[in-house]
Amino acid sequence: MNTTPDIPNTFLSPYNHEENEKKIYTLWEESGFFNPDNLPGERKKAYTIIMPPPNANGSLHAGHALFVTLEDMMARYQRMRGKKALWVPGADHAGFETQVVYEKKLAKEKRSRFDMSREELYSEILAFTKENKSHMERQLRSLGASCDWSRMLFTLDDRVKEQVYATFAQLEKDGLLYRSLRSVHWCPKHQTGFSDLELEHVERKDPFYYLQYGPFVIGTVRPETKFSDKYVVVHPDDERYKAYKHGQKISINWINGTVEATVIKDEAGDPEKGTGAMTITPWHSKIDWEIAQRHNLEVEQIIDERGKLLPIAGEFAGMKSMDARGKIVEKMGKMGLIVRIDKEYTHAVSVCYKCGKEIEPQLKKQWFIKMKPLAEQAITAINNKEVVFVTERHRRVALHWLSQIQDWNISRQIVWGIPIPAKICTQCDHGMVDIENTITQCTKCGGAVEQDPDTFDTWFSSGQWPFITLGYPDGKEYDTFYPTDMMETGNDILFFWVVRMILLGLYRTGKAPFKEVYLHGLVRDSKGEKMSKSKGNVIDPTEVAKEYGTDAMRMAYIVGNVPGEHINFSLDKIRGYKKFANKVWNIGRFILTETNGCVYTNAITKQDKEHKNSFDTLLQEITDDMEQHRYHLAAEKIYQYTWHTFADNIIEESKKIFSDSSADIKQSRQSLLLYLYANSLKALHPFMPFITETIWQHIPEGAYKTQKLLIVEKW
RNA sequence: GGGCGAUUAGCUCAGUUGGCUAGAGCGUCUGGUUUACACCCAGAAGGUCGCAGGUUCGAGCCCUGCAUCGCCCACCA
Repeated sequence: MNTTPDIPNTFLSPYNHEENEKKIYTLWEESGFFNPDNLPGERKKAYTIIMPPPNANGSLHAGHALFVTLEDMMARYQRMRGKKALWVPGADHAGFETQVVYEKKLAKEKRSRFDMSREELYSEILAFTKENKSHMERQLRSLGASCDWSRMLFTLDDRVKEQVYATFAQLEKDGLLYRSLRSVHWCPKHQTGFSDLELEHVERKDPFYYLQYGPFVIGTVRPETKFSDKYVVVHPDDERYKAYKHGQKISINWINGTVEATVIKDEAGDPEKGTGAMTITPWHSKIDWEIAQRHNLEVEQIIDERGKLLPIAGEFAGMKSMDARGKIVEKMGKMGLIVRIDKEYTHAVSVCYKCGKEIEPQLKKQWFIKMKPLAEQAITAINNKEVVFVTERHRRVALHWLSQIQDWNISRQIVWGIPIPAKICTQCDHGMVDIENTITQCTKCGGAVEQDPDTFDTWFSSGQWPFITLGYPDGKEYDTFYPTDMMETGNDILFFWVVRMILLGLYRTGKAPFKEVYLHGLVRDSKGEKMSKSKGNVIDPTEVAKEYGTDAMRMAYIVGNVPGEHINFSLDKIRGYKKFANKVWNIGRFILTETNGCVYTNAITKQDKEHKNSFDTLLQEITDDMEQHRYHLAAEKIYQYTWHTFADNIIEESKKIFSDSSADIKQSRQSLLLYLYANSLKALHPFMPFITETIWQHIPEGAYKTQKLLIVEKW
């Protein structure tokens, strides 16, 4: 082989990704180019992506690697296009999520959060989170993330809290915040309330009981909640119950003795369902609570926060509601209160999205945000294309959700999070927003106050992430980079996060926080199945990258990844792109050998001109694909070209030329090869940054190389 | 109860505004150590593009209906 001083011994086949990736990342980091302030040349337009801050409670998984790949690709492309490209990294304390992870850890150590003080628990989780955070940052680096570490932000940093508190205060000022007794979704295992989104609905078959309630027959799946039912609701127009007047009282023989029942006529009574009559349990049902409020009815708690029956249940007190059901039914049967039982009644049950246990609605005083006015702004912004969804269907889904939005419960009964800056009266339970921590007595009754023990729903703070990371309300930073250009994240958090950012961003800054939304799907295993620990099909991206190279893994994430659709994580696919990486490498070995010391020329042969033209046409097509977010096509095209046109045809053809042809034809071909190779490397760079940059370091500066680092070459 | 997505080679998936002789990776078969690369090269087999209608000069792509799988939303009488 015709080795030259330009091709050191390290430039040997096969390509060694492990050796080069670390070196190259250090090179980039030291260049300072991840920070847009340091980028060379005149750059007028900014291009900003805010990274969805990964939860600092474990290792990065395949889904993280996917978003890192996509966002890094976007940032690199725009950087090469001459933009002031900024990609802001972050880490999320991930309130409830992290606390659950930590509780599992505690359980393994045979400890429980309920045996610890709040302070103890908080500081232990903080230490745990910090450790994970730095691990996570190392992982991001190994994936090639060209994010600006100097702007790294953690969701519990002071700057974040400050703005979250400001939003909270503003909401109160604008009359969009209230604290009141409302039905909340309560998880008896995790001991906290949830918003509507943290529920899952599962279909279940349960017996459906028809119970004799005085002269009425009522239907229920949950007889164990019925102890204190003393209101029977029918529709005002229901002919069957014409004889009964609204407010009429009837004495009824019930589970634990006689109760005085009151007839309530309300539109909520559905004549079509069951017998058209129902009793209500407002403390444990949202719809019942709404009825109770309309008629100002008394309410009573039957089941406690742990899911156990209270003393009102008499002999059943202290039993778990589900355990008690059978026994209660038995007793009612003996009392002749059971009319009939339908064995197989299919209905939807709300369960905790984390543990799958049944949600027990409870009446609680919590902080709620009035969402309607915020939603209207968001709907307008989306309709005006102030925010554009790359995947049209997600726009429709988001609009639909916004159009029927419910008030948002932002209180969580957990320790790990941003404390709600409010005082609660120990006398009258009145809640007061207190950002400055100055309130010492109740503004309503003058009673003593204490700190609200709750923390914010983590999505309340992360919903404000884009403007907080960019330093709102003041500064050049905010003016330059906000609104951001692209929000790239998983389609599973469309409502949780994306829509909330639009809502809160508009509310605080008057501007939608991003111009475009690109949602990726779930990463599945090679057979298209969801990854889960229990199935044992979880793949660790860090290990994969170590074995096959980060570049190969990134290609596998991009090619065939249609926006919004799920993607399969298949080792076969990654293996294929590892081969490709090696191909790119060997093309470099050939070309650099054959062109060593050559003189660049513009006087190229007709044949070479044709090669150049068709490549330029392809490059334009690829650029269009990039602009239109068809990254999967762009990557595949440059892959196909590089291997099957450039390597298989043009290089093979060149071998003949180099052995048979005259000097000027050779020279023309040498120039062509360098041109095609340099530009292919550029086009490949956003997808395969490490290997392209490694090779770039071997390419002599000249006609087609203007920058030392490929990362800042012009696309 | 409402909405959405998927259905294309043995497997996993691409296919942009309708122009296709329907592609990729892996797998299978045949031949080949040729100036980078065996992590390679040359070639081959393999498809009624879920089903049934329709629009069109032309449909994998548009329209209607159906089927199967999956997802999301919805106040559990």
